[in-house]
Amino acid sequence: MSSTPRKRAERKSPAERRIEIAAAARTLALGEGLAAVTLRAVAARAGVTPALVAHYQPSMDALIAETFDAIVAVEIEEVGALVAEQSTPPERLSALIGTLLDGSREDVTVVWVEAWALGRRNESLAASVRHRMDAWQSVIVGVIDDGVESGDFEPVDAAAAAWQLLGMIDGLNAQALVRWDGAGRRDALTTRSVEGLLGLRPGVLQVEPVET
Amino acid sequence: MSSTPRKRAERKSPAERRIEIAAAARTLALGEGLAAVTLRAVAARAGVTPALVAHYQPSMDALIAETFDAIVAVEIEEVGALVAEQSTPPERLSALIGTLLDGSREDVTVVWVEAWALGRRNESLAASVRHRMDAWQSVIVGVIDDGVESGDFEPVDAAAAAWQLLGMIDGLNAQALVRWDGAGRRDALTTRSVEGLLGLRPGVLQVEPVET
DNA sequence: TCAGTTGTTGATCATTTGATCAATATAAGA
DNA sequence: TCTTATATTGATCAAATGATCAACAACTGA
Repeated sequence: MSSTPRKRAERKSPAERRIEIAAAARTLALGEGLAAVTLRAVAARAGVTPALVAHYQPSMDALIAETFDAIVAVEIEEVGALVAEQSTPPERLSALIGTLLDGSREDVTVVWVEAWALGRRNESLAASVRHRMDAWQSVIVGVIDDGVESGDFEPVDAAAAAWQLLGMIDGLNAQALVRWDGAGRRDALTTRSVEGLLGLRPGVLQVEPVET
Repeated sequence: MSSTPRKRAERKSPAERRIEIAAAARTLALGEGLAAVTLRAVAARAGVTPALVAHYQPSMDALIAETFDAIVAVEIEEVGALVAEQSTPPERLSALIGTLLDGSREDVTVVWVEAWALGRRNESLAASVRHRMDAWQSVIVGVIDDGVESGDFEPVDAAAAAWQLLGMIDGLNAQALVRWDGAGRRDALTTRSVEGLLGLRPGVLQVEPVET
């Protein structure tokens, strides 16, 4: 555990340095959780002094909030794109459930869970969490609305149903963090549950095949 | 914020003191979260010196794990008792869903969410979390099994369905922590989802009336 | 009453964390 | 080239936390 002797960091434009620090914070958060995003840890990862990290941020609370925000923004964008590729609302809903429950985003789930916990003591973070939850819900509302309009789904309170589905997915993923062996394929049971939620007949929604 | 001048604490039997310290830790956790369970905070709440708290515990990690364990044990016991009062499996399931989603246990939900997050750095806590999740799942499995046996529910993989329902409830409660206004009554939509999950016809499960 | 057991404490450490600031070094413009 | 602006740093604080231990004091039994 000897500390690496460090040369003075190359002088860069503020814009560039900001990006590097943000990237370091994201890498840290995804690898070791939001709690690992400390002044010194970020500085070390970015190859820079703690003072410089502080120089670019009003506070660590802000950097943590920003980091959460950026990570989730990417998540939403990726899933949104995947959903948009599907041609019908039932396929879109299945794709959404399938990708969010396939366990490939465990690192992001950790960030979510830690954000819920840390948000109680970090108001900036709490604001970001609320904002990004709204964004997630909007995505799901869009899928449901499309399905209702196309006649694939029964008319429902899309907003409420979206919150419900989001809560289910978050809970199942959080659970998988601790008990990843809980139940084999969660997307199948979730699909059945969503059919009940949306008043669909069993089997209307397809369960995504596992990619290999 | 002046520190209260403290007399020497009355000398008590180890058993009694242990109970008091544990109680102080529980009160703190329920009021301000698991993260607030620190050596000094617990000591202050118990009217005792930090050194004494340390004297009764091998480490703070252990005290935090023990505190989580005790709080959740009570939760499970209370809900278990409420469920047992109901006469039929559908009523038991509805009662379980109703009471867990009525928002009256927000303090316990905070403890759960923090435990998921802190468990990544506190192995004792992680073990307790796994243990208590199993306990929760067992309670739900019992209700489902009864229902299948009585013919009220269709035959299903009770273990998997129980994990699913548990995940749903946890997720919805965690969500309510940040967005308590998300959707009015979550139990209604959850009930519909569970009908889908268990392969029941819509409306078979009753939505609990709101107590006033 | 007195000695021994042990519950309890004050003092003190080592760590970790966020934060500040004068000083230094480097890029860019005059 | 020389000056200026500013990116970067080392040194340093204060606060909070977990932990240890010798010393003190209260209960107990002989």
